Amino acid sequence: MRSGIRTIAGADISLSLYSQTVFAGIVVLSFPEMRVLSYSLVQGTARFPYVPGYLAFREVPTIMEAWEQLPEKPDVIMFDGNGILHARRMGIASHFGVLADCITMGCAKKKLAGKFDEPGEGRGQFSEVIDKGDTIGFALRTKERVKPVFISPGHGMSLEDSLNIAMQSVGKYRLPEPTRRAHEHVNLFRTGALPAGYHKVDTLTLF
DNA sequence: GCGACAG
DNA sequence: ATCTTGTCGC
Repeated sequence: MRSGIRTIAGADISLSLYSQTVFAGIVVLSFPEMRVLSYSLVQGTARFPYVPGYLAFREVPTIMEAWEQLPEKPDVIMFDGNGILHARRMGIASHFGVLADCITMGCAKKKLAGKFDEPGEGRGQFSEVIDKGDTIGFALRTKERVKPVFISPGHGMSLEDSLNIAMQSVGKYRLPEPTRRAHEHVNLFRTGALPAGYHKVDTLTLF
């Protein structure tokens, strides 16, 4: 079956130490080329503390503003966090997907719930993350000699879809391009190198 | 009580 | 997450 995916976005936020200011961003890239097409940056305020298992309550409000500011929605959004790889199967990707009624998935750098066996050492090797008898995601080795990332569907896709999309989104770094680019952009935004708002990348200047 | 604990 | 410099390895 065809993926039907033409664009995929990465969503993330950047924080300043000792500050409640949050810098949220969504970067849209072409799929599967992984070229940045546009991005939306919004500054907001964290009104909820970071509590493992409740990340969405802290980050979703500002990311939602960045989402509403996007004139053209991507086919899929990859979050820096989890989808159903969560104690209650409701990580930030699942949470946002339900609220915005869009297709989402999660890609976390550390395990939040469940158990898993270390995946094979090669690039593309993976293992299932299981919690209470349910497969809730995968530990995926995106490169050799790096710790695996944790992939899981958020809203509107299957476990298999999330793994396939994640694998097709990996470039030359450990983090898949969507979240890697999102992280890069929100950091440039926080340091003042990029202005708030919606920005379309000039494909003619892209070479 | 002990270990785990996304960002 | 963020604060930080150099440093080791491919």
